[in-house]
Amino acid sequence: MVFTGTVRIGELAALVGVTPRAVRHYHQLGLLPEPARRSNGYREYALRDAVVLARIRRLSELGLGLDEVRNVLAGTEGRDLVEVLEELDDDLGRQEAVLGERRTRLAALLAQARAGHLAADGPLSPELTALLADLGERSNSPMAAKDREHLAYFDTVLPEETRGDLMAVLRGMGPHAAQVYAVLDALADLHPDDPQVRRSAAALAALLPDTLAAHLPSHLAAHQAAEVYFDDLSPAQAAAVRDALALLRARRA
Amino acid sequence: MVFTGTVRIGELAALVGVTPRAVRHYHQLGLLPEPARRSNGYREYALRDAVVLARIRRLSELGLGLDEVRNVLAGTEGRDLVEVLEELDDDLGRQEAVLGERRTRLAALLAQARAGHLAADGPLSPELTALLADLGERSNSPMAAKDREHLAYFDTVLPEETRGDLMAVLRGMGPHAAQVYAVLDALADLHPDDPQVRRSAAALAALLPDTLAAHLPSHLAAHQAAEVYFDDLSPAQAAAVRDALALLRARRA
DNA sequence: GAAAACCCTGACGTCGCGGCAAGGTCAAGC
DNA sequence: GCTTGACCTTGCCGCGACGTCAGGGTTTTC
Repeated sequence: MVFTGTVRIGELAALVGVTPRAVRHYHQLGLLPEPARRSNGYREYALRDAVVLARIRRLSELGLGLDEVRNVLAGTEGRDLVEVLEELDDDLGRQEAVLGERRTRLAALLAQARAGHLAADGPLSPELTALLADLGERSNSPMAAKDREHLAYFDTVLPEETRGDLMAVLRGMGPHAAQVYAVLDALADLHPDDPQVRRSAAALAALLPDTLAAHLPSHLAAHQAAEVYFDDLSPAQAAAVRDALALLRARRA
Repeated sequence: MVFTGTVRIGELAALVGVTPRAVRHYHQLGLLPEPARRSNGYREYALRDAVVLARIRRLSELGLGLDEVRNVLAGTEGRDLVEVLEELDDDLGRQEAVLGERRTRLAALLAQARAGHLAADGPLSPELTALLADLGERSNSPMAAKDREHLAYFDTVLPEETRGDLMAVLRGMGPHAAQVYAVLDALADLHPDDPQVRRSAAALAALLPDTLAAHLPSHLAAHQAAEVYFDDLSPAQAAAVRDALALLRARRA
């Protein structure tokens, strides 16, 4: 019944539920002292080494870096440990917040995707997601598809308060979205000097809410978002939208 | 008012809120096509590239790996994307659970540490933490200190149901903990054949709950936890504890 | 006596970039 | 014209905690 108490690295590792590679790694970093060797070079552990190894694991699973673990084991502890732990707790709190937000976005995306839309634009803010569901989401207009990407772009680069204005404008456009996109689709391949451009601009100005010409453009300009938008349109489309905005401005004055 | 729409890498990156280094990285991985170059070798972007870059960011911030992002962008999408997202959601759920548990442990550790105890043993399960607070935590017996490490070890390697038994036994020992540790401390430097060992074993058997000899040892044996424990005691201590267990077994029969 | 299962050291791979070296380019101010 | 400073280029090392070979030797088991 006399238990010898000497094991090789694999068994020690198994006792604590880690890999032999990890144990050797801890040796390299000086976390765990190198044990005696057998004549064949094998490391020979006592069972009590498992207690130390388990301590290392507990600390590292907390999220401590291995060098911090070493410091704690070496005795640079006391107040020091408390500080480290508090810092760590803050860190974990931030990570948790990030994770939560990701999951929120993912849930919205999944709901959208499972409803049948492709929605490969990536995660959007909840408001925008809801709005898109109402808007031209179900249409298969090329321009509507592009605009979804534009909205996704705005959603990622604009600050929150500006997004609020954007949402308001989009809601104003809501009822006429199908017509707006029909007009824009028709312009896709036209030359910007085509007389149709002017007529389309007038049509757009009639369909779009005049809030579009109010605060929003200055907000977008601050982030060059409007330029990005126009750059992604065909020349005729860009010209028509520009002209429509000019008409809206005139209407407000 | 004709906007040229060509920017260099720094401005493009700033439009989306990433670093130029990241943009070059996306080029290397084929996420973002290499744009035309100017005569001096500078990359020359159109503003619409910002839309694509923003898509990359949105997807990667979701937690997709960059090669998965590439697949999504390349069109291996549709059902594929939904699958990837579902998998990702599971993954995030697991990560969140892990984080939550870490924070729980951290909170317990911090409470313990701020209360003045060193508690550098690492995170323990909430039950055990509470138990230790009652037990010999505040004593400065060397053996009690060792036993705290042993308990921490058991806490990390034993499955949950076995831990329940362990807790029950410890609660049984609770009122006599100080005496138990006094007896064991006295044995630390004795030879295992010292006659005091037998007397100490009898004393321990009187102090310890006989549930200690019931199911627990078989559970511990399954994980070699008992061997690890005895290996970490001095020979005389180990002998006394073994003898005490034998006495308890006899008492139950 | 041969296969399976273990051990050793050493070195490279992972992931998403950050940071540096060692240059070339360009606009502005002296 | 010359410098300064802010850009840009390619290329390569570094991080953190190991995983995963490669290329050996050893021990256990059938």
